[in-house]
Amino acid sequence: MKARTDTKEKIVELATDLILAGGYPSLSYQQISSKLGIKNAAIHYHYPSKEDLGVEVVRKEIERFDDFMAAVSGFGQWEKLEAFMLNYRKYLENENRICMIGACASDYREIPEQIQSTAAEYFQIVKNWFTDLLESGRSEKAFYFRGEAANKASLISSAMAGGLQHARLIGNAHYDAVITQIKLELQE
Amino acid sequence: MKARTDTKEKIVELATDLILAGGYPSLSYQQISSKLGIKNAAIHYHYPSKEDLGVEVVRKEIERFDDFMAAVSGFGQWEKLEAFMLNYRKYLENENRICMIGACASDYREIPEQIQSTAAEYFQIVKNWFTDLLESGRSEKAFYFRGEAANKASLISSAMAGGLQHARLIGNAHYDAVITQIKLELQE
DNA sequence: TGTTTTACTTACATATAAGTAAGTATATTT
DNA sequence: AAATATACTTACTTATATGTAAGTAAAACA
Repeated sequence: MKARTDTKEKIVELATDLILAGGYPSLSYQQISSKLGIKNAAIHYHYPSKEDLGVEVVRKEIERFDDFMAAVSGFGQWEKLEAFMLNYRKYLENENRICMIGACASDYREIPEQIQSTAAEYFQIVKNWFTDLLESGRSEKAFYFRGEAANKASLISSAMAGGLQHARLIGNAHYDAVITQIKLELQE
Repeated sequence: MKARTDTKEKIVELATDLILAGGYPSLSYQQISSKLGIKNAAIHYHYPSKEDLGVEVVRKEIERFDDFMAAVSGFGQWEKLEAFMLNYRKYLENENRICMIGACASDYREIPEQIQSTAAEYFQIVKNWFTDLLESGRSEKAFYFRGEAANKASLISSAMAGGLQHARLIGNAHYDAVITQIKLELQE
């Protein structure tokens, strides 16, 4: 078959997985091609440069988060929070993968500008979603916390990303401890 | 001069800096040698393999934290917390470097086993120090928080590491927002 | 049916990485 | 003063990375 394959999608899928596992700098065309049973140049056909592939990976992640936001739009505040936390725990359970934003942030200075800015855009979207959730959750008396919702959103989003990473070092219970504390501190 | 130089110390110093900036995988002997005005093989003389150098870097960081713990042992609870937070902010101010534990955690699957375990050991020391600080701070009514001190320590340490990383994406104010919220939530 | 486009493969170019073996100049030790 | 250890340099090996140019088989199209 030489036309209408799903190779392009598979490349992005695998690249996403590899970035969450080992970071963008460690991602190689060899890893992808050997796992897909294709040649190196086949990837360059779909994504001329590694940067092109990287940008596409992060863009697709933003799309996925757009879908997530739409899917939970009818949920209650606590349900939304739990849904978000569950997604992160799935990364953890998948051989200690981390989140895309954390992966891009920690390798920030080794990734091309376009990926940097796309990752920044992604984080801003997540942080805004969290801020809105906390703000409305507080006004509806679902969540209780002091200070500005934006600051609380900063704290929670960073704690979750950091929690995933630290769980690699000392075990998954660390992530659960972070989540437990976050939830506890949102209760009355 | 062919004996009694401080090249070895300079190598570790520079390697530390480069890991905090770009991560262990992106660290190269070329970067180090060119910046020190020596040849590649000179680094291999002091550190035969990159793994040897990496382990030494993390070990030196543990020593530095030992010194920190000793230096602040006479401080009050809030002073200790502020001192720790100030150290992290210095990383941020130094061209958005991140902390060693976060750097090792995010590149965990790309670093040799010895570095993984040394970094894990380091994080456990930091987390234990934080747990003790929070525990004693609460009993002395300096800090106020709900739940287990270990969980609160998990939350704060991960939020700070994640905060440093996320600040690269959207600016240093993000880190300050995290710190502001952490402090606010430790008050009465 | 013939042409063009799609989706590749083959083969190669270039750069850079870690690491090693052997040589050398200086400093220290005996 | 001679021997030895220290701290390198030179020169090389091997592996792997991104990327490119040219060729090819199958599918889509006109």
